[in-house]
Amino acid sequence: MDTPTPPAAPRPLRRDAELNRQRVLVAAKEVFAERGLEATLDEIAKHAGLGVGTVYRRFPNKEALIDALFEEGFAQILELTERALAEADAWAGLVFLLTRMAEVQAADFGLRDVMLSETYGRDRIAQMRDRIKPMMEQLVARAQEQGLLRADFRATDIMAVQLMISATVEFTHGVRDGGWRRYVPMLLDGLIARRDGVTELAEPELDDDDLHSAMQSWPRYRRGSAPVESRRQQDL
Amino acid sequence: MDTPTPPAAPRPLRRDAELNRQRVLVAAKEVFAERGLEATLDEIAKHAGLGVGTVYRRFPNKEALIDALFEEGFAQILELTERALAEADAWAGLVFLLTRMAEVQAADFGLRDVMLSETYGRDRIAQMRDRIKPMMEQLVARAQEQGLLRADFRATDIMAVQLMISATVEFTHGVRDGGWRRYVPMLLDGLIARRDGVTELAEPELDDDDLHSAMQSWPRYRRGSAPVESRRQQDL
DNA sequence: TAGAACCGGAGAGATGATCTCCACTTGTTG
DNA sequence: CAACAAGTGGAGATCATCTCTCCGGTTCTA
Repeated sequence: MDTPTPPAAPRPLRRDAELNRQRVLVAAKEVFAERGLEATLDEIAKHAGLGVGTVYRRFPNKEALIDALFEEGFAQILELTERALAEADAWAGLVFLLTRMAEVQAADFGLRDVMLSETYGRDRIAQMRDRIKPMMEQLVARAQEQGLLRADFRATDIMAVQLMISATVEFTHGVRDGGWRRYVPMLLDGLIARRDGVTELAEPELDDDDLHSAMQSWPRYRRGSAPVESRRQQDL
Repeated sequence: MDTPTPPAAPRPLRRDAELNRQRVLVAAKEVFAERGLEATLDEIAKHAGLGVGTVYRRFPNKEALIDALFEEGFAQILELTERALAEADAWAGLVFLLTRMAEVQAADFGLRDVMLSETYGRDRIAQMRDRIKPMMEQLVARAQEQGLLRADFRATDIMAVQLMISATVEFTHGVRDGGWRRYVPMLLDGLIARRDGVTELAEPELDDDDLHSAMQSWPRYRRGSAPVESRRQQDL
């Protein structure tokens, strides 16, 4: 409106400022990775050894930070999909893809949230999703032609499968990392067209203690345990 | 401490009060069922056509209300488990149990939360859990002896399977109710020891629009869309 | 019809998140 | 080596939600 910005010269940041911007990005990546997108910008700032103000000076809001951060992650997923598609055996490609995706989910809860949510990234990330979709469809189609993937499977089911995987990742998280490796093969054994035996499970079972801890930390409904607990002794 | 309550005569409620107590219970059941335990007592009160105060006069806090409510639900699950165990074909029993449990989850998000969380009900509900566990173990053992359940499956895996089911229930909820019916058979096809073909899926696939809505409403990370957006015009 | 029991719902108080503001510090540049 | 623009920290303004309390007013019941 007033100062007509010269198209491509937004003035570079001061050296320390640029350094801090990087620090924020790194910290954000780490914190989001282990806590998911629900992580606070305060947490990220603290982790970066900076004040929140600094974060907000570089990124107008949380969403912008997320956008800046996960373009790369999505590119990684795109590449995974391409590799899966390049496989001659499409079923092997699918197994590869779902396993690697599970690894991604387990390693980066932030990326998982971005991937599974669609509430994010109206922009570039949405485009990524659109590019990945037809590749998935092709992968499914080829795996079925080759007779290994069950014929009634559809590309849209992949999302549900990912969600199931996500559930096992979250369930075993912090209790037995990599515990999900027990469940991905089980799931895949349900997707194959036919089989004589069973795929060996890459991970031993959870024992009762594991199960107990896992259920304790299962997210749904926390809070409300003993919230107020004050002001009583006044009735008589 | 002061008035030593006579063991079994807590004085009956006034007629209208008792009626309202029932109303609360009914409303709570309905609201929790469709929104899960994260539902607010204000919501419940409103749904019951009462004030929050009334709810709190009958139930000291949210947890007490939940406790009062879900004993029955758990009894229902116990009964389901017994029926599954009574089945001669243990695999059929397991299929029955997991399917019915999925139905329960879909029909009552509150019960699902109580079931899957262990953060709840130090008391009676915990006991229920303890009674159900050995029955599950027995069911698994018998299904394996009969050769239909994969040999490397363990009773502790049931929780993970439930969680996967839960993920599909939530995913399809409000988009295509009963959509989970497509995924439970897939999962079970992964648990069976061997199979020649594939179990027919009870539910058609999600189309692209369904998928879109489902992803939109996928819970993880909501908020933060456009939170403040006020106070600006003051710089010049 | 007295008065105990009950009711509604505003609001106290806790929590927890996003984002702003400004006194102060630091880097850069002539 | 100033001078000053750029950058910084972090307390706190705001907002959004919950849970649970309080009390003036209403309703049952005996």
